[in-house]
Amino acid sequence: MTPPSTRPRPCTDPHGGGRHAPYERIALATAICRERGVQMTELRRGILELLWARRESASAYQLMEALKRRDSRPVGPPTVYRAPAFLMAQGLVSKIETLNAYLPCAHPERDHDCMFFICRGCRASVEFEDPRIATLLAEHAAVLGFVATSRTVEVEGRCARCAEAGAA
Amino acid sequence: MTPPSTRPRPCTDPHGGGRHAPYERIALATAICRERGVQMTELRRGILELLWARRESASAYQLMEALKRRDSRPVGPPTVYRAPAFLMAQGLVSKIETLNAYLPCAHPERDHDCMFFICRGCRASVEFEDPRIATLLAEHAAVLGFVATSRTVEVEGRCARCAEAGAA
DNA sequence: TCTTGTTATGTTATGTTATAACATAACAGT
DNA sequence: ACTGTTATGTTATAACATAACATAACAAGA
Repeated sequence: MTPPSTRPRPCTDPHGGGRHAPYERIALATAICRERGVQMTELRRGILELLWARRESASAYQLMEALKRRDSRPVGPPTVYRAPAFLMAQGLVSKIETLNAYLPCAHPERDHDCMFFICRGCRASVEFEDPRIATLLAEHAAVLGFVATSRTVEVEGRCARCAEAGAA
Repeated sequence: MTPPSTRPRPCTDPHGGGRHAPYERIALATAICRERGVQMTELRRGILELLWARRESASAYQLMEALKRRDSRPVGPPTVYRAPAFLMAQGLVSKIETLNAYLPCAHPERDHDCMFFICRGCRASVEFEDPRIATLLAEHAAVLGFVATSRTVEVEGRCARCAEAGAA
């Protein structure tokens, strides 16, 4: 319907194969933290690993249960909430506001704004980038004198696969 | 910093003076409902009035308390949640996902997507429009074969007034 | 007007998401 | 070891949301 643009090359392979293996994700995240002088602790790494191991976003309580299963040791909500908060501050994780859930960022090495397509069918979310959108938002902010600190752009619907599969 | 664009003319006056008086908002909403053969009941109108009477968005529980104060009769959460759900379906209200709160739509007569600037200082939210953003999102969706059903675009920060006023 | 189907609201209970407030532990630098 | 800082643990509760079912209000046809 709308003609596809050629320009911005979104990464549609956040869990991808070759150079995006989970192990490398964690290594990169750890390196970023060391470079910044902040601590990639075991809890934080554990939660980041759990997030990369899923194909869908995880709520804080899902992470809590996953941790409990893995370590057979219960952790409380505050403990669990702190890790995504830290990881978000480092740009390693984003929160999907429409799902109250967390998703690891595909490209923490770039200073990008995370925008997402969220499928209601398979519950997968894919990150995409487009600096033009940030530019437009910045223009509007400038007109209003608004000083922006964070942006949330989320599109819900059905991914190609699920849209073909059927209704609801 | 970023040069302001001249093109899209956002309505930055959602509560505005002249032709945007609360009374007219309600009348317009009622007319829209009648035209569509759906019922603008007393509860729904009451909640829409409460929303227009505020300068900030209201959470469901704030609406619940406001209703209780006004009618000195308690209403349960499900009853309260249903009204915003209906009003959202009619395009009369939007949910601010980052605040879990509701805001009346400035221009229900237009089929627009609601996008918001949300001030952390005074807690006011202003709606803005820009068809170019919808276009860009549609392009990305087309590339992915993604069938979009709803869009959430929210920018948090500090409004001009609050940014001048100071920090935190 | 009575009946019947539909839509809206009320009620009870509970599920889910999030944080306040404070206690303890781990660690880095002296 | 001492001290300040950062991280985690614990308890309790606040805030947000819905499932499941009951009742009421209303419209449209018999």
